[in-house]
Amino acid sequence: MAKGKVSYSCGLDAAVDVVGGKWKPLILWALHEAGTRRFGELRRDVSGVSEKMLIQQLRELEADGIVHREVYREVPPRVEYSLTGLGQSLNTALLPLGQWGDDFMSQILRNREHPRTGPA
Amino acid sequence: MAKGKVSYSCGLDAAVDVVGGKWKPLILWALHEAGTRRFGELRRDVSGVSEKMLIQQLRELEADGIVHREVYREVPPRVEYSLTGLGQSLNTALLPLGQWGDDFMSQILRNREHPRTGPA
DNA sequence: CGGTATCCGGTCCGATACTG
DNA sequence: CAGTATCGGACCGGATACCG
Repeated sequence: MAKGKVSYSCGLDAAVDVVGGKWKPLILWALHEAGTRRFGELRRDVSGVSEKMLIQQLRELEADGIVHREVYREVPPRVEYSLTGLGQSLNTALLPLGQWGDDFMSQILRNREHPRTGPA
Repeated sequence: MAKGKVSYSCGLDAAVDVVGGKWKPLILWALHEAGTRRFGELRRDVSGVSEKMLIQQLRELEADGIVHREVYREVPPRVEYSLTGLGQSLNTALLPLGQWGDDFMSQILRNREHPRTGPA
């Protein structure tokens, strides 16, 4: 639930709150690519994330109804994460933004190196 | 430039970094709606923002080539902000996400009130 | 394997006061 | 009008150690 606001000025604000945070885009991406992943697999997919942050972000996404968490009571324990229908619709809505990032990421990084003042 | 990362795992990550933060979605939305806004106008548009945060976020967006800042050396001083071409393309890419937020914001908020464990 | 608990530093962000 | 400077609290996020 991220900052857990109770109201939003616009839908975009709400969406960024849901998908914001350092790791959530990567988690969503990984689940979108893989369909279903175990905790340990996600930990490897999202390289650099700590256990604490991964579980925290997953719990927030779960609370928001974006991911589904399925627990298998076995030994060794197994937990599988997947996108809910809402999560999949979010991912679809996210596609153009991801595309935009892919297209202009290099330009953004260049802008940061050579600050400009003129119009684009 | 937000956290000012130097590399990204995927475009979505980059895009969220650019548009993340507490106020940027609202600023982009306001500029998108209005076309061109003065500092004081933006301050009113984005209700609740402090001068410090507004100027800080605007500077980051400017550094990323998302907004254009035009200074008119008059008395009293006048500064106008507008979206660059890159900023407009970002806004376009953001539209589906904003739509998603509008559509599901109420559901998200409900999810947060009544935590569920089943699939959506 | 899949978590939880705790500590702790950095950053975000708001409030306030001041300047050209 | 359009900023800048400084302070301080809250929160984000990493490291480590421990539990079922």
